[in-house]
Amino acid sequence: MKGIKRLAQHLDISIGTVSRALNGKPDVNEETRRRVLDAAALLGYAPNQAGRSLRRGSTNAVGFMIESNDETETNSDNFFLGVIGGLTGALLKHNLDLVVLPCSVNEDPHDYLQRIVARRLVDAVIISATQRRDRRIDLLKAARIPFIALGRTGGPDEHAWIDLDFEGVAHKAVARLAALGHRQIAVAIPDNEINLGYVFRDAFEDAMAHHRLTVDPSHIIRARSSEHGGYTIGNALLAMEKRPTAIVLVYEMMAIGLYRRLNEAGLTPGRDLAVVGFREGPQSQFLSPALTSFRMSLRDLGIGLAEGLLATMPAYADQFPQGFVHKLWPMELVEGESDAMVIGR
Amino acid sequence: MKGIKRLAQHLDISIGTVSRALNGKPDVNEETRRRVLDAAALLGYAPNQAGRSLRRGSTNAVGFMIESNDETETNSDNFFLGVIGGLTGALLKHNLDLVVLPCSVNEDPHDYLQRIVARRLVDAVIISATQRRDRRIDLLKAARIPFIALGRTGGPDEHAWIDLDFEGVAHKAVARLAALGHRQIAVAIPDNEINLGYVFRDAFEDAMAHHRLTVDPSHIIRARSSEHGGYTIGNALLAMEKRPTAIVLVYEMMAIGLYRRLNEAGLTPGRDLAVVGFREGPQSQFLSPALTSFRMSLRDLGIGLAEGLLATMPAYADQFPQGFVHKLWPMELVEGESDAMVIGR
DNA sequence: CTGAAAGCGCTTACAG
DNA sequence: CTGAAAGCGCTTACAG
Repeated sequence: MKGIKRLAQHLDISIGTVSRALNGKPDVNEETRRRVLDAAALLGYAPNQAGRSLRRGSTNAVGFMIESNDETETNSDNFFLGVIGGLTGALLKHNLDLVVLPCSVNEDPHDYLQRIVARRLVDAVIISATQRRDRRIDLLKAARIPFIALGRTGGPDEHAWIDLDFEGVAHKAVARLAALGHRQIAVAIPDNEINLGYVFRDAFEDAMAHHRLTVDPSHIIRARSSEHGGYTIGNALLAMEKRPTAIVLVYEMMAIGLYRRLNEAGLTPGRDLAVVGFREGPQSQFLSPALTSFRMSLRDLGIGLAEGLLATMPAYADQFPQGFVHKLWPMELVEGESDAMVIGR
Repeated sequence: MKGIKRLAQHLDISIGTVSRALNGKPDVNEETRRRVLDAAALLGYAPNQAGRSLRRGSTNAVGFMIESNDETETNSDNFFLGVIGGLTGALLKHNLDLVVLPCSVNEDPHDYLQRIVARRLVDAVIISATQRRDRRIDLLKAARIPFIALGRTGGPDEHAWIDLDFEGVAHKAVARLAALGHRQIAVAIPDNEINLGYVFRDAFEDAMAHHRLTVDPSHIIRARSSEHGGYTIGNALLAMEKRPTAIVLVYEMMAIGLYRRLNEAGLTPGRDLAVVGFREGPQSQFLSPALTSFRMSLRDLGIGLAEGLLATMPAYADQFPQGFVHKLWPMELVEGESDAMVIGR
């Protein structure tokens, strides 16, 4: 004998009453409820999730799909853990569990998600690393699974998403550099199909145009989103006949490799080349020179995602009536020393 | 109509036969099996996990519990993602899913795990961030849930665990520094209750004794496991009247903050103070000077954990007959420039 | 306020 | 080789 039957037998009442007491139904004698709750705590009872899910038709769990490929494995910083912290906290308030679903590098992300969805492992999903054209969106829509995307796609916006404000970052970075006298500004973007590279490039070109600056095509540098990618960017810059005086990085860790390469060439970031990083990390201020970058709260982003997701779940939509969230997450410039140089006229 | 019933109706056979065909039971006509498999693929059918779990009494899922506290959120870098990559791959071969279970900072890890276990959310568990005395071990033993710990505890070893070879790291680091002439060597350990701090300190003292070097108590420096912690270590070192000539860090990211603090004081790592980091990360070789550190494969560690866990699961024990794994994961020294100095006699 | 019963979607011994 | 039926642990309308 186990589970709710054992608890009921122990208390000598029916399993129905135990269940109602545990689930806070109103039609239970308060004395009975107290006895049930006490016994449950004593015996460490928690309802079997499979039994409950099967009966209720929902799992009480939200899935956060992450892809662990070589690039994220070797290079990703603390981004996901921070977001997860915010997510768990916000979902816990609504008695929802977060389970992180890591898609193996050996499996196609679309197939993986399809399996998860068909098996009804979770009630709702957060996807990340959105591609420009992301078939997972169609899959989730067809299956009518509530979801939110961390990252835009190139397609229509008939779903909830939150993305970092690449436009704002590009504009603030270019405005700052332009004010310091820079006219030849380069940008580093990732060399993969993740949508953010396209978004950031467009935003950068738009910002440059706004300041009546022209973008030299060779100044748009594709590299891996990693420290090593930063080093190769350094190589590319050093090999240029017409070297830019500033560069905006799409990934802050690139700064480490770029600093190294510049140092090897006897050049100093912030004196010989202005460097603006992307997201402020725990390292930004401890690098030499400290990296100018953009601040945001990962925890708040997690909370935002949770709320945006809840808004798409029928059971919670009345508490979060915002509909499909389309949000650019603001990022605030933090001055460092890495672009502390003025270009003479 | 949905699920297996719909599939059976579509094929005009019984759900029992559909189930047997899908699950590879031998007593099914091959023609029938093919039809079932084709239809399942066509309709995107995958068995409802709650129904299956309830009937089978197992979930086919393994949980990896991680704690997302302020420290790990801001500082634990790519460690977990790398391990997760190895885990998913190794478990996928046995048709087991990995779900990552992040314990909210608002919840007690023991209570969280108890809930997960009582609800039978997963068949087996990997725990990390082991405390010196970790009640989760008792909980899992009492519930008879197969598990493996990533990290030792201070208690008896009647369970499977894998831990990094702190002893090996301490010995190799001290041996190398001693050979370069260092006699005053400091060590940085974390300022929390995670067991690894105790283990590393003991290993360091043992290594020092082995080389007949004495450890100045003030040279055992407790700090946060972060870049910022490295900076405070720099402060502590600079304030000492009898400054050590070398330091061994328990967390490689501390090097960033320490480098910064030394630079501010006009000192150069590798010339004025030898620095040995812990785990080689993607940044180690791109720092200036490159950080001497220890190499290991996160992916292989994940695979090792998966195999150690499978050995504790009755259904897989015959394939992995190693019993309770107790393993120190080897780490190989990678020479950098951060300790490239020789102390005169 | 409580109990008895149905049924969620599966798998599997059993009968044929 | 296939079908009918039981039952995994819950929740919830329904009857009393």
